Amino acid sequence: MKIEYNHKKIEEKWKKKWEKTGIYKVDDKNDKPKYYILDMFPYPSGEGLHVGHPKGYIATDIFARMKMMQGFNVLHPMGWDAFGLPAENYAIKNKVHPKLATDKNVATYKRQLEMLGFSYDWEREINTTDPEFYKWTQWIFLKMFERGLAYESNEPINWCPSCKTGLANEDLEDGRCERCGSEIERVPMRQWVLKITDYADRLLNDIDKLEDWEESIKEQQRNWIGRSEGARVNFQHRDGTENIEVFTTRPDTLFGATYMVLAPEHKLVSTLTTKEQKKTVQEYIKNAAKKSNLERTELQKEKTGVFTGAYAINPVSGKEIPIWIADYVLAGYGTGAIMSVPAHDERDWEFAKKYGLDIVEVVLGGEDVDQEAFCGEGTNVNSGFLNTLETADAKEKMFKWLEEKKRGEKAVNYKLEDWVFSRQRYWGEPIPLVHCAKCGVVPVPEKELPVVLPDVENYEPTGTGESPLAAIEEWVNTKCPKCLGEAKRETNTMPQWAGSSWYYLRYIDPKNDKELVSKEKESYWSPVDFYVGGAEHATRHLIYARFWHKFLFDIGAVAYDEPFKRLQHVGLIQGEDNRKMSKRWGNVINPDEIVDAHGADSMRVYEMFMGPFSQAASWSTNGLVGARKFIEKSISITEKVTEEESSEEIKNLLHKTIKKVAEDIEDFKFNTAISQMMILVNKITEIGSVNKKDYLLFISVLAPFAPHICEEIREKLGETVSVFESDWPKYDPELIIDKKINLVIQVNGKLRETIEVEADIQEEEAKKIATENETIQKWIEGKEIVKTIFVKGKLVNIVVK
RNA sequence: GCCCGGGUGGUGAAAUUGGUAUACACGAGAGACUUAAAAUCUCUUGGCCGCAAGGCCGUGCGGGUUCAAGUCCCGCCCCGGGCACCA
Repeated sequence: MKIEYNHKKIEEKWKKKWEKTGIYKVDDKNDKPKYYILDMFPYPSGEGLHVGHPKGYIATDIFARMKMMQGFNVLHPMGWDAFGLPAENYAIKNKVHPKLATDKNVATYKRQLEMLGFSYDWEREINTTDPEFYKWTQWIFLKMFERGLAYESNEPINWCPSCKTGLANEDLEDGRCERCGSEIERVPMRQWVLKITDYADRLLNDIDKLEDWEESIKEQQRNWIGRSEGARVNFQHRDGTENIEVFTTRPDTLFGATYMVLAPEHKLVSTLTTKEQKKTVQEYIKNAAKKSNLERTELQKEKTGVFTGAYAINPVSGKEIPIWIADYVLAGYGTGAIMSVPAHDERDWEFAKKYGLDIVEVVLGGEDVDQEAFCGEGTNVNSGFLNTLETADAKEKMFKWLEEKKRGEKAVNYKLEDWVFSRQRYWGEPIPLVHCAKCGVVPVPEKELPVVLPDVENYEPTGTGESPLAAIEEWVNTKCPKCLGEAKRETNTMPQWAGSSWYYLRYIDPKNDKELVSKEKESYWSPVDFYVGGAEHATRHLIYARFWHKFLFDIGAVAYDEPFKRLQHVGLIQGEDNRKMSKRWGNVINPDEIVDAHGADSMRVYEMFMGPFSQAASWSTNGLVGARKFIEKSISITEKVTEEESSEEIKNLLHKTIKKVAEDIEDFKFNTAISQMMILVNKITEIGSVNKKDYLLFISVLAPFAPHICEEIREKLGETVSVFESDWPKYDPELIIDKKINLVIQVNGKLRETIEVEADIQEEEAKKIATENETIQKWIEGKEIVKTIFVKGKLVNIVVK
């Protein structure tokens, strides 16, 4: 039997066949155990896919196919995260509806994914820009609004003067607009904000429940949430007019607080500033306001600040301390104000030195605090009732004092900030709220969802910062759902993160328009068993999705409080020049060309063979040739198939391969699974014949990697059932036992001889063989044997002196 | 600066978690087939010394633990990713 490997013909044939027989169609329930494996869905950009994009999808496809064969009811869906700025910019430039561009891009992506032979059930395809989908994104927002988790806030935001839109921190790159590169400004804007901080503790604590997540990603999330324990302390203005609240992790150093610093945005800045200082302070604030947080924090060399002219009273020492303003203090963290303890904090020390502020040592343990800050723990001095106490005890005593005197309390603080959830853009989900002069902010009634994004003439930003929606009067003007009076719609839209925060639930029940997801289907499919995607989403997307999921759990919409059971991140595929694949470097490899020239199966095998899955790897079309050769070699074995039994050697290797491939796929170690299959194929080629059934077992484990050709081989050999509807092979434990082993003999830890022996050789005999061996004799002759070590099934080490 | 990865042949990498370092693949070289080339097949391919048998060295660098270290410990250097004046 000879098979001519025309990959184009074969791959097309099997794609058609799979579609016709519908073998990837997913049942909502059957008697098999379920397995839900999910890819992070792509943003369909205008460029189409490059060869790096599908790496994760290939891996999940292999995994899904194995699970199918192992008897699981597998859900492995795909969809589109299609709202976002590129489509909007494209619309502005070309005066076409972003929907048209999006549809076109989706079509390209879909064609390219289908080309690679993935086992998606396209009947479950979703698109975040579909009103039937975003109806539920809006619904979730409404529920959050109802529960007080969404609030309006008029805060300074990042403003791109060129795109004329507001940008969240997530859309910035080095203080510049991620899209157009312009330097951003800080401009106040009315925003909708989600109170993710209400969930900070749960988001943090439940990380410990995520046993099957990579430790590095969990650590990144912990750092992102950034919980710290300390105290909130009230400082009073010396004339008793104002209270300034600070957060500190070192309440034990309170006696050493010799000045205070407010963020330039702090609400008390103008109240506190004295007449004399007004001008200098305003000047300073103006400059600070121009800078983004990133820029402010990047100027590491020197901190700048300005004195307000005001003084506060240190609550424990009673001393008057000056109040300063400095932009290294961030408005969004803690209370936006700090107490400065220059003797025991490096930044405060630097600042105090620069502006000639007092440095008072209150913790013993360092060198000279006039030369260097001491940030460690030690014994308190110059600290009144804390003197002689060690740091931990001093903290405790201070907590008690603060509470007794009502000057503060124990407090927990998070780095995590509330989520600015509105964008002044067109191409996003409208926020389903109405502004009524009489009733205030009123939610759109559930039965009126979705609030559909209207068509507009002009996608250009308004320039005022408002969304282009604000210009569509017939859409903006509406009736208040409460009093039926004149009202206006909210014109802000949601950020791109909205749809991706819950989309995995939609796949479970993609057509439901009565509820978010049916209880029955949700309890069957949830949670996602395995989630695979880019490491760049370790903190943002994955924290947002966990937040939304916990909220949905709280309102009874889902049955588990964590959405993703196992998480694996995929390493980038870089260009052949070791740089990120991008148009800019001209190093983009198009999968269309690769598949056309070498076939989808070769590309799949190659990408999995490149190296460890989570590690970055550089593309090499040369390397791809190896994958192609392996497939051709596997095919050519069809000419060596017989009815006779395979040799012992082949049987042993085959069953080892079956075992290893299953284990390696489970662990996402595809590269070593493929190596093992190559070893088997080389051996069969060398020996020159193999039993047909044995060969088919090999084809079954190869099939998830190279589905098209494996189907073809099976058909040519007379099999009538798709390999993906047949059983995953089981290895025979008897056959993988090695009867003979190479016993390694070392002298003083150095390899001197290997001898083939029975695998179950016992210590005494092994030692005897070793010492009597001729080569070994030469090494131990005339020397004293100190001891002999025997490792079962491995080696003998003779230690001589 | 902090946190998380990583450093192994000409190249991508493997190593059962302390037990034969370099599996598998690419590339390179030689040979077979061919009028020739391609394809395919076979062999060689870490370095040094040696005609050979064989020996010595060798997993970023320097120490250490151990019968035995790519793997563990201590101290450095470099590369990648993330966070960054976090009070």
